[in-house]
This record gives sequence, C-alpha cells and structure tokens, in this order.
Amino acid sequence: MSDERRLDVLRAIVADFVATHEPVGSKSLVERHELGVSSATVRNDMAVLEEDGYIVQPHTSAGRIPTDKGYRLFVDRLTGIRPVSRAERRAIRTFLDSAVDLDNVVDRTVRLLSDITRQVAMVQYPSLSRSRIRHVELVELGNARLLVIVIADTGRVEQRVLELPDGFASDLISDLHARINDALVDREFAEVSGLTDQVAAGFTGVDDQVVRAVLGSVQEAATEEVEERIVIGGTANLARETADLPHSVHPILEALEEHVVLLRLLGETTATDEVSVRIGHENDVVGMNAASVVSVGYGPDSSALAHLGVVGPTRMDYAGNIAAVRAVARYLGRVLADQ
Amino acid sequence: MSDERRLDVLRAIVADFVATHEPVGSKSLVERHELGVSSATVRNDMAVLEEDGYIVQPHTSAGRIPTDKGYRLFVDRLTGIRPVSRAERRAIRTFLDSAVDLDNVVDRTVRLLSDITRQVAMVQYPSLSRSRIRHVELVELGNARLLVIVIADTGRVEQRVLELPDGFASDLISDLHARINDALVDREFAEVSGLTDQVAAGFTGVDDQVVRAVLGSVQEAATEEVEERIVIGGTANLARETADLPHSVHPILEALEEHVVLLRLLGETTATDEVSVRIGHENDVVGMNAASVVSVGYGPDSSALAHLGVVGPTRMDYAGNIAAVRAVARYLGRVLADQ
DNA sequence: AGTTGGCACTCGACTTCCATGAGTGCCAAC
DNA sequence: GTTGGCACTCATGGAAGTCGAGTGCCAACT
Repeated sequence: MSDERRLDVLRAIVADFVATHEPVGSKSLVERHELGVSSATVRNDMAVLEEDGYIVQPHTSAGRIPTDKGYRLFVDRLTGIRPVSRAERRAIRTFLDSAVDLDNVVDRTVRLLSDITRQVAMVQYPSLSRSRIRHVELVELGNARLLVIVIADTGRVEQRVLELPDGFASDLISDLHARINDALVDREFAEVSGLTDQVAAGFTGVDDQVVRAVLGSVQEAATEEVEERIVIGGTANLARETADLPHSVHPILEALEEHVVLLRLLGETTATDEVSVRIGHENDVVGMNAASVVSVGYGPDSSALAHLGVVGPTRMDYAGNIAAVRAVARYLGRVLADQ
Repeated sequence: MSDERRLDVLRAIVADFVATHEPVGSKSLVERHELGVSSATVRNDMAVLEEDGYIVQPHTSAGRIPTDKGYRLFVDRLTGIRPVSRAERRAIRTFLDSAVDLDNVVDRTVRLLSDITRQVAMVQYPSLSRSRIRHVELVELGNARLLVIVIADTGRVEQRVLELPDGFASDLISDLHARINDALVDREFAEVSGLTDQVAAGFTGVDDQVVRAVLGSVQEAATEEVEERIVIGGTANLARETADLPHSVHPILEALEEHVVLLRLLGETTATDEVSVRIGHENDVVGMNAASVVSVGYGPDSSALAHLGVVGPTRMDYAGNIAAVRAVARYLGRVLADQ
C-alpha cells in the first residue's frame, strides 16, 4: 500500500468535493480519475485516510469529505501552483495601473482579487508604522483652527483639525512647519515620537502651548491607534458559494465586519513573503471555523508593508487562490513602489 | 365599511408580518389587536384590501402578506414616527463625537446606523461638487514629482502625483501655489474649471508646460470622475434578517457591491430633506426588487451634501428605520458643520 | 503483501399517503 | 354593515416504504 497513492486519493477527493460540494464515494472517484486501481482498493485507502483523520463520512453509507487536517495535508503537498493566466495577468496590470490615488488602488485591488478568486477579498492599507513620512503640511483654516496633514510615502494621508489658542503667530506656524519637515521627512513613522520631542526642544521660550499642541497633533496623526485600516469586498461571492449551507454565511459575514479581528487574522501571516493558508479551525476566530484564509504580505521590494488575502469556505480552490493572491500582491507592491 | 378601519387592518397586518415573518390570518389578527370587530368582518376587509392589491395570499388557505403597494400605503399613512430613544440619541452623540477625521466619521456612521437599525447601512461621502475648497497644497517630492492635494471644507482630501518636466523652478511652484489658493479657496468645486483657467491666464510667458500640468492636476483632483464614494456596512444583518429565504440574500449583496448602482439609488432621494422610502419594485435596480431603501440627504445647515440610508427586506420596521436614518443624518450634519 | 470482485448491510433521500388545522369565502341572520 | 356558521382548500408534518449509493469485510487472486 503506497503512501503516495493514498495522497493521490486524498487529492482526488479534495478535487471532486471542491467541484461538486457533495461527499465523494469510491466508485465515482475511480470513474472520474485515472487512479489505475479498483474501487475496492480505493475503499481500503479511504479507510486508512479516515482513521488518520484526513477525511470523514457525514453519515454512514455516505461518501467522504476532507477534514481540515485533510485540506492541510493537501495544501502542504500541493504540487505545482498553476501560474495565473496571461489574461489574468493583463487584467491585473491594466486594472491597477489606471488607479489615481491610494484609496483608488486599494478599492481596485479588492475588486480585482474578489473577481479573480470569486471569494471575499481583504486588503489592508499600507501600515503607517512601516512607512516613511513624505511630508507634513500645516494649513491655517481661520477661526484659530489648524489643519495638520501627514503624508506617507505610500500615498496614505492622515489629517487632524486642531483648535489653537487665540492670537497665535502665523510666523510661528510656518517656522514650525519648516522644522517639522526638516526633522521628519523620510524618517519612519515609528521614530516620530522621539523626533517631535527634538523639534519641541528646539523651541525654547516661544509660545510653548501652540508648539506642543501642533506637535502633539502630528504625533497623534502619525501613530493613530486606528492606523490599521482594511477594506473587504466580494461578499456576494460568499452567499453564492455557500448557497447550500445558508446557516454558515451569517457568522462569517459577522466576523468580516469586525475589522480588528480580520487584521489579527491577516497579521498572523508568517513573516516570510510566502503565501499563508489557514484552514477552518486553524483560525481561532469565532465564526470563521468553517472558513479558510489565504493571505500574504505585500509591499515594494518584498518588504511586507501590510497584508491582503481572501476568505472562503474550506472547500475552496486552494491552488488557484494561492496563485491569485500571490500575483495580486506582487503587482500591488510594484504599483506602490512607483508612487 | 369604513376606509379608516381597513387602513387599521392593513397596519395590523404589516405589524404582525414584520414581527413574525409569517402570513397573518383574520383570527390571529383580532386576537392580537384591539380592532373591535369580529374576524368575519376583518375577512371582509381583507378581501377588499386584496382586491385593491394591498395584500396577497401566498397560497389559498394561508394568511395574507402585504404587497409592495401595501407597504407603500402603510408608509404614506404612517402616524407618528417614534422618536429615537434617549439612549440611542446619546449613543449617536458619543459615537460620532469621538471621530478623528472624515474617514473615521463615515466609518463610524455606517457602523452606528447598521447597529441601530439592524439593517445594511450605506453612507455616501460628502459630495465634492457641493463642497467648497478649503485649501490646495503643492508638495515637491523630489525626482521632479509634485504632489497635489485638494482639501474640501468637509474634510475630504483628494490627491494626485504629477510628473514634472526636469528643471522646473521651485519659485514658480510656490507662486503658483499662492495664486491657486487665492483664486480657489472658499469657492465651490463646481467653479474650479473656470477658475483654474483664470489662474492660467495670469501666467503669460513663463513655463507654460508646468503651469498647465499643475492646474490640470488640480482640476482633475477636484472633479474626479470617481468623486462619489460610498461605504456600506452591516451586511451580516442581511443574512440574519433573511435567514428564512436564503435565496434572496445573494442578489442583494451583489447589488450592494455595485457602488455606482447604490449611488444612483441614494441619489433618487427627493430633493427635500425629508426621508425617502423606496419599497421593493419601486427600486428598479436588478436584485433589489425584494428590498426596501430608506434614505435621506445630510449636510450642515440642512443643505444636502450627500445621502445616507439603510437597505433591508421589504418587511422591515419602517417607522423605526425612518426615525433612525433621520436622527443619524441630522447629527452627522451637525458634526460636519463643526469640522 | 497488496489488489480485486463479490456480497450483505446501512441509512439518507425521496416518494406516497394521510390526518390535521389554520385560514378562507360565502351566506343567512342580525 | 356586522356577525356566526359552515363547507372547502391546501400547506404542513408525520408515518411508512422504496431506492440506491456507499460501505466494510472476506475470500480469492497475483
């Protein structure tokens, strides 16, 4: 009894189940695949696979379906990720290249990824903490209010409106503006806190209140607690895919609304730039136990600025989704490098 | 046979059906409501209501359910919108007041509206074309690239990156910057096109190429074709509400993904600042024929900057949703005025 | 040892049949 | 215009039965 053939049987079961959404029996398996053995032999293999926990029968006298563990083995032993097609590659390119700004890039990426994979897509905005500051702008609005704008090298923009004490000097603001940019431009967001302190130290004697208020605002915008933003799309795919088990769509949608949870999920992507796959119960998020997540980091020059991925039923096309996620992430990284 | 009582019967049918999701019969109606007449009388009224197209029976020997026309009459004759509760009012206030910027305000509004109504919520970003320009910023990025930022008085920010011909003069840029702001600040976005032409006319003889490129970019950012943005949330509510008719959730989700379609839907809100209700087939959008939309314009000082609303099954709590949508829109308008 | 054909067995899916009862329309009486 | 009465309809749900895909096991074969 060869281990390799048992793996082939598992592969065939996964393939059929993903295609038909129905438990697959030994007979139909040998009919649909060139396994070169009889159904009785396949049955023996199935018995072993079941004993080892890779497949189960929903009920006696039914075919087998893969368990999470079965999908896990299937994914770990994937042979040859099908590269995305030429047409898809071109679609990715033309779709992303015509984006006008970061919001637009992210929106388009989500749309693209969900269209290609026909799953729910998630794209995290480039993380501030791993970006550099491109520019800080201070705009006086009148009514003693000041608009603070912080722009990251990824094109991300954060802004705050600030109430100033009456009678502050415009000169002071423009001085502050110059010094802030001198100190902060091209530095990492993570350094902002220390750098603003240095800038503050340079202002001795002058209107301390204004200086501190402005610098505090810059710091707040740059280290915003809600800094991690995520966009999802393609939820209609979820309803389509799970039309036969309507009960499972609600908890997943609910989990998708909790962006904090999603970010944690995406963040669990391994540090390397390899695609990460989490299957069923491997997601310890409530409501996502029947779902799988395929995700990967993206960024210019292969440093992971943030993550993106897809969510779908465990019975998804892992090979296709892995390929699509990887391709979109690569191209997105390139687009961001160009900005 | 009084018309008024027939309306009462319709009201009772709508109330019961919304509560139970089951066809309602004459007997249970008189049991649950103080109609003061017998079930036979109610049956007579029902026969008339059915003849007039306000209610139907899903099958013979079943109770009645309201038709779109029935809901329409119900809504048109709504007596006394229940004001939102004190607690809800406070929730709205605390939730929106702690928002830090426009994105945050919109996100929170969607979350809030979907939580209160337990429906899918949609919020359109303040429309550029109805806003005024607060400030235009030009930032030299190095590599002969220029970042153009246009800020609206609603806090909305649009940006473009622009490639400049080599060897442009920094002086020119700052001159341009000053003149653009002089010309554009506090003007409406709709006027931008004409105003940039005027600015361009002021630069005779100097590097025309740069001037035209920058002004073109400003104009593009200010009249962006994708200017209308919309955010939706609470889709999990849709799955919960329609758990008994899983077939209907997919087309609605699909329609919700088409933001262009949603914008058209929201845009159909009547010009007045009254809440608009569109029921079932009144939405001529594919897939939304089983859904109702409750929407209203919002903005500071009761001018409609944009729209927001909720989407749900036709069997929704119209009175409650109308009240919630109105309350959220009013408060959102106030928040934007404060910015 | 591994593979195969044969065979009895299981049990969900599907059909049929029937009883139940909520709900209706109609009518005569009030 | 309202009401009680009554025959009728038909969806719902349970019981019983058939069907068949799929299984496990075993003896025989290579």
